[in-house]
Amino acid sequence: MRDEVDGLVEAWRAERPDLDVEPLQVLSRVSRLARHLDRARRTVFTEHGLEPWEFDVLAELRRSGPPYELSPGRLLRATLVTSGTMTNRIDRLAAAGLVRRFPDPADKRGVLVRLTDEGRERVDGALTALLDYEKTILGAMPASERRRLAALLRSLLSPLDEPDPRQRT
Amino acid sequence: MRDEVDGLVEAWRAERPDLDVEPLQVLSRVSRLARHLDRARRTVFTEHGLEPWEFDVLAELRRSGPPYELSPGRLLRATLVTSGTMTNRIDRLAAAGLVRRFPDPADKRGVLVRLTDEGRERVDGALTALLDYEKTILGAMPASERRRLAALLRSLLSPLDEPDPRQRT
DNA sequence: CCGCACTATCTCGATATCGAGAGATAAGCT
DNA sequence: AGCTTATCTCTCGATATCGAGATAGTGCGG
Repeated sequence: MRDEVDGLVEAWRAERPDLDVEPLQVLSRVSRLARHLDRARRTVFTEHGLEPWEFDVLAELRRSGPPYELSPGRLLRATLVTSGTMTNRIDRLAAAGLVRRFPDPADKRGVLVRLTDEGRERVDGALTALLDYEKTILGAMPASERRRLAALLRSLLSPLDEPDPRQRT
Repeated sequence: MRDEVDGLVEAWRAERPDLDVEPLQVLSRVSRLARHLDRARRTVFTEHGLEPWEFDVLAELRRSGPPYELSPGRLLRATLVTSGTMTNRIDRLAAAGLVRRFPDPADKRGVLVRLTDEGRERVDGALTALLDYEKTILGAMPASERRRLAALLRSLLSPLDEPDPRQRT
């Protein structure tokens, strides 16, 4: 079995024999796999009438539980976009009837973004489709290996998750 | 040990107990890890006066070996951007003196993009810095686990690498 | 209870990307 | 050879994002 990264590593070894390119074996695979996943997500969501960014926002609201309502600030921190981007996204989601804006009764500066019934149906459908697709990707991999892979990835991710919650205001 | 994805999976389980969200344990971690890596790459490359997209293009040329020369078509397929984007990138890299365009002697429609000495130095320096950073990410992980992780990732990636070389012209 | 630093959201100009299409050349077919 | 289809690169208009700044409201310390 062989993938793009094997070729990549070989090429670097030939051109830069002075360097230890071992880390690419893990981290380039992570990046490339993520790129493939992004493309596939786009395809899956398009079939459900959503863009990936729409799913990101709606899913955050959906996961928060009833009444499916969060501030723009929480949404932008959760999705790692800037405030200008989030304003624009909420505008478009509201125009599409998937969310509505309400003034925040507890803070007159703020608003709350609430999922509409239609928004909830759309994100639920898209999630189901996403999981179906992801199952096919993981397809042949036995449950024991999945757990081991998940654990190894967690050990890389958890140190990165902690520091610098990175306000993007 | 715990990461963002553990919280994500718990939240979905609470809201959608009807779904099997196991696949997220692996694939959401891949996506999130890739996002962290992107941010870190940006930081590392900025210190070497390169943008991530500049590194992507220059590295492809560097890896191809002397005379460090490829067509725009090969570059756009390697970096998964559209032709309009690649034209724009080559324009800016040429303006920065990191590449030069030459007519392709074998095909009068085409051009060849060649790395300049300065471009080569910059990409070599950036690669060294990138690998240093990646070593710190992988830091504590023993070599045996790295190999296992790489192998598990390869088994997910290799089926995706084959199909649909996806011309983006 | 007043001032001041902080926070929340929105506005707006700049920029990188996409994607459709044009112009030129190449390669295959009859 | 002549014709058609494919390929290569570039052009250009539309769009989503960023990031700095504006506006309004909050709440702490004096």
